[in-house]
Amino acid sequence: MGRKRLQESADGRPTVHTVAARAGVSIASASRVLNGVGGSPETIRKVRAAAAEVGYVPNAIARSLQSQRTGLIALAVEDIGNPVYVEMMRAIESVVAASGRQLLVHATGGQIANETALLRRLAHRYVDGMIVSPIRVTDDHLAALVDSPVPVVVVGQLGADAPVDNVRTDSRAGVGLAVDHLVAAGRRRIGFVNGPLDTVPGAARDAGFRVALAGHRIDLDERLVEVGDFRYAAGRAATERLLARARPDALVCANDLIAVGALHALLAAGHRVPGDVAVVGMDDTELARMMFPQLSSVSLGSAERGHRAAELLLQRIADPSLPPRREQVPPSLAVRASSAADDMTDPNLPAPRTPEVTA
Amino acid sequence: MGRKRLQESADGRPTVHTVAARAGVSIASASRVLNGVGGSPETIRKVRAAAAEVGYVPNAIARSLQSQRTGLIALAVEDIGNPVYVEMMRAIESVVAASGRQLLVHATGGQIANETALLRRLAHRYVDGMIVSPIRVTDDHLAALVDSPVPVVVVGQLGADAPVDNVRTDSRAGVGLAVDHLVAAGRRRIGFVNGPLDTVPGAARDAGFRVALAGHRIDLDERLVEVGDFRYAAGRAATERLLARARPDALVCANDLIAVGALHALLAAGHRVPGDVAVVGMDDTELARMMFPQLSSVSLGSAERGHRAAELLLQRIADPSLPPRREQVPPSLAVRASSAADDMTDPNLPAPRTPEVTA
DNA sequence: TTGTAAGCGTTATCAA
DNA sequence: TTGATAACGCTTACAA
Repeated sequence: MGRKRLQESADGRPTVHTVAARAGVSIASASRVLNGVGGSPETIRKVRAAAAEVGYVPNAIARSLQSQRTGLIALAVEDIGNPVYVEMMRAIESVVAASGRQLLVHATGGQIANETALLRRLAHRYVDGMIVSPIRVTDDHLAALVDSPVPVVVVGQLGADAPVDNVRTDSRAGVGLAVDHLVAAGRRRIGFVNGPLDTVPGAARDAGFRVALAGHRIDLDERLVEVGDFRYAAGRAATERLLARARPDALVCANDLIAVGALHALLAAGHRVPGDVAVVGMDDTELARMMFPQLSSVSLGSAERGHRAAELLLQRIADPSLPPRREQVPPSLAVRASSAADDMTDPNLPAPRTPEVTA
Repeated sequence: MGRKRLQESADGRPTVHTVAARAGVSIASASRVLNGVGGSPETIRKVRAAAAEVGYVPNAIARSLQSQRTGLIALAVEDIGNPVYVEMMRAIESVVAASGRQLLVHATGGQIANETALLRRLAHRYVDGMIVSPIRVTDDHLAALVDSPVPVVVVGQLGADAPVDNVRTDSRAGVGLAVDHLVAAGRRRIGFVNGPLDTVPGAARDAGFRVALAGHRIDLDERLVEVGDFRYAAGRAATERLLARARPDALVCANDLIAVGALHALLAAGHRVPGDVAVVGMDDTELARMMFPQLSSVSLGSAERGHRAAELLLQRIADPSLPPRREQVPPSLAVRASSAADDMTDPNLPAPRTPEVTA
């Protein structure tokens, strides 16, 4: 070790020892004063003075080693560029902050390896718990979740009986809401722009779409189905491919980013929305309301799911012996201008002086 | 202590002691094998087996206390819902990941207290360094930055000679680019929708707007200036207020979120863009390209700034004795459909079948 | 190669 | 109230 119990840390910063020595008291007394527990007025004064003089800052790592907690909660999501995760994050943050902890976010990029690596690192005690929203789930991944050293709550679908706290929605039913709405509005050539089928949400939404159409006894024209990824550019490109070979009168999109891409593709190709083609997105993010026309969207209760996930996590941190729990948040549909039955402009907007807009 | 050097941790999880005892070797040998340094074939076998049997997972906190590093880098931004930070984050993440570290993001909500608290916590050693992009800077805040126990790099304007690594742009000049462009396109009644003036970027952009107009010998009509915050809803509301009292032929917006709000307000009020009113945003985020018509926007090189900031941080972590450095990234203008001189649709788009769009 | 023991910076115990 | 000392779980000299 060479250096024998000096009074400053390896990198030259003051430690409790520095403060104690300077104040002429034991490290125990110094620590007590620094933590506001006990100490005679005189001791308190000396220690505080010494700490201020040397610019003492406690080492959180050392403190955590002792206390077995860091006060940090992590949220791991696939794509932080997707506003749905921002909304979820805000909901989680409010719960986490209220408990006196801090939220850290990690974008995994949807790569399994990345997410597993995260668990294998952060979860190794840098955080007191984590909330993970995976879009692909392998056995490996599930195993990592199950025997994580810190509590984990999963937002999203998970294998049948995985012993992990889990908050889910029913995106199959969510797609159904969109289809029902469009059919009720008289649309029949309903297209679907989805994300990758090898993802959990992608697969669920595909299934939901097919089931919903069947429920209305509408034969699915496969040319009306196109797949990209869950982001804007892919949504727009996928819609362009779809439009090149088919004539939908409505488009259901697997999320709002895709829906925005679809809207752009439609408008750029000269289609009227919703006049020629109605558009319904999914996730009901702020983005849907930012568009013109505003996008109808199926809410999957992301904020609510985030809120619940955070509460489940805090409960489990408080009592790790709780049995695994599962909660479900139902989807709902927000109808806006992009699928309004009568092609009127957005009712949420002030009356336009003229409905004609050249873009 | 009650418990006298047991073989498992306080919460019942296995430790090196557990593994060592089970393998019948010393904790030193166990540690060596677990870290892949040394150990006879036989020892390696026994330790690995024992570790697997008990499901050993190293305690990262303890390891960090010893190694004085966590391999974690934090990024603190004001509003993670702003795509400009997402782009910055992606650039940072790539550099950080390449160095074998992980990036964590923290949204401060722009509240000073929050950001300072973050520094006072994360910076106390949970991370090896942080990148902060504050929009408000007080002396207190600056002091916290300066004597942070871990290296900090600031993205954004900072007091003249603060001894902190700093990557900035020139948003004053950036606003100038927008104004120059609009004036060149024949616009004269140029309005400005800004964020709060008590923020660093808000103040800089306001100054830039006034200087730019003066440079063109255009008298500023104060009715053409409106302030909200840096988000969509405020941008839209601010634009509605502005439109209620004035008739701009162009609108410069302090960021893309505001610009999207302005675009929505204009279209909803029946104005043609860019026919009646040209719109130029700022930050040149993906959002600008998602709009229809696509928004012109002043790039402040956010990705580049993020990239540089990350490199400065890694350098400083490697050598804390480096003198404070300051780098600057110049702004540039991306002209798109929303301010195209001839009111044509976006040249980036495939030829529309008809330019008339009813929304 | 192996084990003993010191040390990372902190807090908690316990006797004085 | 105070101080000496033992943890927290890990890595790493150093000696064997």
